[in-house]
Amino acid sequence: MGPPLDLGRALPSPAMITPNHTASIHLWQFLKELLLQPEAYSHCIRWIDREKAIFKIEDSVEVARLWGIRKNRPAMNYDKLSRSIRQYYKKGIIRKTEISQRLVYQFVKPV
DNA sequence: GAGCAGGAGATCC
DNA sequence: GGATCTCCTGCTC
Repeated sequence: MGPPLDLGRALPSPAMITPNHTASIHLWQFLKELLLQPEAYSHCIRWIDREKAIFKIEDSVEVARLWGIRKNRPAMNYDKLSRSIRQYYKKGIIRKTEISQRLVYQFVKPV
C-alpha cells in the first residue's frame, strides 16, 4: 500500500486561522495584518499613504479591542496599545510622521 | 476629552 | 530576557 496518511496529526483545521503560536504575534505584525485586509478592517485602520507606509487608526477603541482579543488581554485599551507603539520609536520599527498627526503612524521599513 | 511622550515595575512567553 | 502590559505624570491638540 501507499505511505500512511497520518490524518490524526497535522490535519489543518478551521481553528488554525488563529493558532496558538500567533498569540505571540508582535504588535507591528498585527497592525500590518489588519492593514492587509481593508475589506475587513479599513473602518478601524487604513493606509493614508501606502507608498510611505503611513497609516491611520480610525477607531482606536476597536483596534485596541481586537488587539486585546488576539493577545487574550481583555483589559487592553488604546492607552496601553499606543504605549507599546511608542516603544517601537527607539527600535526603529514604527515612527510618528514628519508632521505629527493624531492617530497617524508610519512603518520605518516600507511595507 | 482624547492623544502623545516616556519612565518604571510587573508579567508573560 | 525581550516584548509587552500596566500604571503614572506631564504635556499637547
